[in-house]
Amino acid sequence: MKERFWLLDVNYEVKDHNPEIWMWGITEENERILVIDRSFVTYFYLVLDEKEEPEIVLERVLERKKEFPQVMKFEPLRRNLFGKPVDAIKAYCQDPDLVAKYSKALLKIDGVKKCLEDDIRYSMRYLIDNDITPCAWHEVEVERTDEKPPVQIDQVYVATSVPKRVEKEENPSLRVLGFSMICYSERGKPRPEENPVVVLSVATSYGGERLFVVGDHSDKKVIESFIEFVRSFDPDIIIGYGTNRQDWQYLLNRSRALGIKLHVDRTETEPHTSVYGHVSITGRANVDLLDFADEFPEIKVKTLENMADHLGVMKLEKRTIIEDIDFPVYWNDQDKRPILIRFAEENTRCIMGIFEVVRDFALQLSQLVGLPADQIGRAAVGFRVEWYLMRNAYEMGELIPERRERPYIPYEGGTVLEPKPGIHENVAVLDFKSMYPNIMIEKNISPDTCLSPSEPDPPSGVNVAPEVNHRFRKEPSGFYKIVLSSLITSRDEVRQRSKSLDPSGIEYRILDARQKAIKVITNASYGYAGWIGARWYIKPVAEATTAWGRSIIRDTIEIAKHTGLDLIYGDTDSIFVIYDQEKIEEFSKITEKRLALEIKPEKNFTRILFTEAKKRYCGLLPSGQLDIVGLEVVRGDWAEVAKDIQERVLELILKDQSPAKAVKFVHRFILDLRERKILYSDLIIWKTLTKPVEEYAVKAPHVEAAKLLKKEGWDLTVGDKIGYVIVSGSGRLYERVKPYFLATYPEVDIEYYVTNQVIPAASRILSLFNVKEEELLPKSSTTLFSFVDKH
DNA sequence: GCCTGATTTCTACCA
DNA sequence: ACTGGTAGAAATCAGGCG
Repeated sequence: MKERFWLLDVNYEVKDHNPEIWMWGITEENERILVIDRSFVTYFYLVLDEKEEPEIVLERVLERKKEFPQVMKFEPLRRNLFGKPVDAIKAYCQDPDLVAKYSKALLKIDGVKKCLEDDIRYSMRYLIDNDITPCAWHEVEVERTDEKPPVQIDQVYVATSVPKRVEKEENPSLRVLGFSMICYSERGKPRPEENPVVVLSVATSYGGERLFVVGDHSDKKVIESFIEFVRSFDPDIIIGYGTNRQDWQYLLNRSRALGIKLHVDRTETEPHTSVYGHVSITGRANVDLLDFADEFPEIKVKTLENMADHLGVMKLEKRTIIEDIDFPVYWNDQDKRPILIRFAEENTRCIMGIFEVVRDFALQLSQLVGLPADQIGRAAVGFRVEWYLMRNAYEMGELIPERRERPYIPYEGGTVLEPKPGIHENVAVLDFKSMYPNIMIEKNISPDTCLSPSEPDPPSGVNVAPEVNHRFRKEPSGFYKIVLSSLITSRDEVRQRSKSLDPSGIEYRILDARQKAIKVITNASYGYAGWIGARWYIKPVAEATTAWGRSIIRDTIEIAKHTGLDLIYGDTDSIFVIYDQEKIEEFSKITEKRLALEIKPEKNFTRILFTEAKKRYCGLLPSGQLDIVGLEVVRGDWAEVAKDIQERVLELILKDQSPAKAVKFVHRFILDLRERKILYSDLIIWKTLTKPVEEYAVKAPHVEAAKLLKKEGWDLTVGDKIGYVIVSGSGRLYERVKPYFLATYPEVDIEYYVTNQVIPAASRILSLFNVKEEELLPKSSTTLFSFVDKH
């Protein structure tokens, strides 16, 4: 019989050296099924030394066959590696768990240069070779089975064919369960060995909400009720915020301490950490929404409440946010405890709402890249691109290179022009769309078309990169060219198709999510090519791409000047010119003809302001909106007071065109600040820990704040954002920092904020109008007051 | 030992 | 843990100075 299913998750089991693929699916009838495939034999390659005769190496391998009882066959063949044919032996291995061991042993045989594809997990191998895609529909021939594996599922089948992809856009009706929890410790970070989970708040996609709160006894009941609820609701997807890093580990350790099995999967295992550090729950997709926060760079401090606020799920002003440090205060106070519980419930609602926003994108990205839904979020951009490439390499008969360490050698990037400082009226921004991917396509830049300096030019000819002189064969089309062209055309197709659809409909939303996913992968391809960790890394590939980019922008500037356009600024793939319809049209025509790349007007600014700095400007759009780029306003490491004042100054300069008003505004703002009329939270400075605190070479303020937190019992890891304020006192700045929730408003050194935050941010703009820093300080009696304040 | 200017370290941005 | 180019703050170094 035939079954049609949507692939949710995949894992494998090995029994007596015999592997089984387990595919967890959802049918069109909304049944949960498990399809078991026992037919797939995995393999890896031995790449042979070109100096040796392949037959002789094969003989040597076969002589030792007995040492590899699980290898069913050694098959000599030719394959391509970086576009060049190589002799290889394909070793078919019955037991996937022995691949690593066997390949290591076989590598020692004379004439075996290296082993490839021995680091690809059995379940991924199965998906790639059979073109099976997570989060997509497939059809498979199956038989019912009498076996009763210990699984929670409607139906178990054994596959008698390989699942085949079927075209169908919409997702099945997924059961989603979201949760958040609160752990109690009197002081510092809760430790699962001793501190209980006091609140566990759960919600489902059916609209149900449940709350498990600790009673008089231990939290055993809380966790047990949670497990029971998960099993009875039987979700396909479990969502949370920070669950990969925090919650699951805590629940696991806490369960262990309480003697409970955290049995929330569809078999009989517990959540376990897997590739990329994501937590895997067999038969379900465990999705941590924090992993998708990076898709929104506007969110600077990636807390659940900030993400919910930014995505319009739950506005911050409608909430009472409770800091971790205050949990015990709220928990121990009978009157305040309900507020804490409500906080947890709201967090879970935020989680449900955020998932609504990111769901389509996440599932489409999973489908495009081919990584299961629970892994895709956790996988870094480089790995997403790489999995996409690996699937394509398989299709093209290219061997997948191994991952290896390489020395880091920097190379030159894009060109940035000196801006013309000051205010300009009517400025047009022209840019090359997807410049790097298009250069790679146009010049056939690819790991497999790149010629080494010793190689002669092939008959079909070469493209030679300017400055760096790397050569790329013109024929045949390279791996990157093929992959990138198909990405770009498929995105165009998707966008074309969605044009005829109702933007509020489900199909439109899915197609829009898909085109976004395609865009993300396309735009990351150049970065991938220059990443030393990439399997397909070849420095000249990245270096040539930027070299051609520089020559293109150089030519573009020449054409612009020649056309008589007034050039204001430019960065990598764009130029800013004074608007002149006729000249721009002429310019575009010449550019496209000469450079074979499309340059398009991106936007027009009614007015735009540049300082002397590159990569920093503020433009006024015809809509009245400010487009602020690179300046303090858009940076996450300045206090809100600095950002606010700069934004107001920019508004008064660009809209009202009144530096005088702006100066006045700064005066008033400083007065308010000195009277502590500004919110305390606007004084917090946030900075990321980019390495363990002990490894810093200098005493930086945020590191010193982090050390204080550690002393208080909070453990911090790389990537954590430290929020601190500057308090009054003497000595270096780093001696006057306090984590914001350990300080009080009266302790704050307001003059630091005046001098080192507000004034510099305002002056950055106002110095263009010859306003001196001293003129930004309010005069009047307050000067005396501040003198008193300071001493 | 203190001041000053130069250099290093650090983060977060832009394309 | 995708790239290089860039700004800017703060720490730190190096050298002058009775």
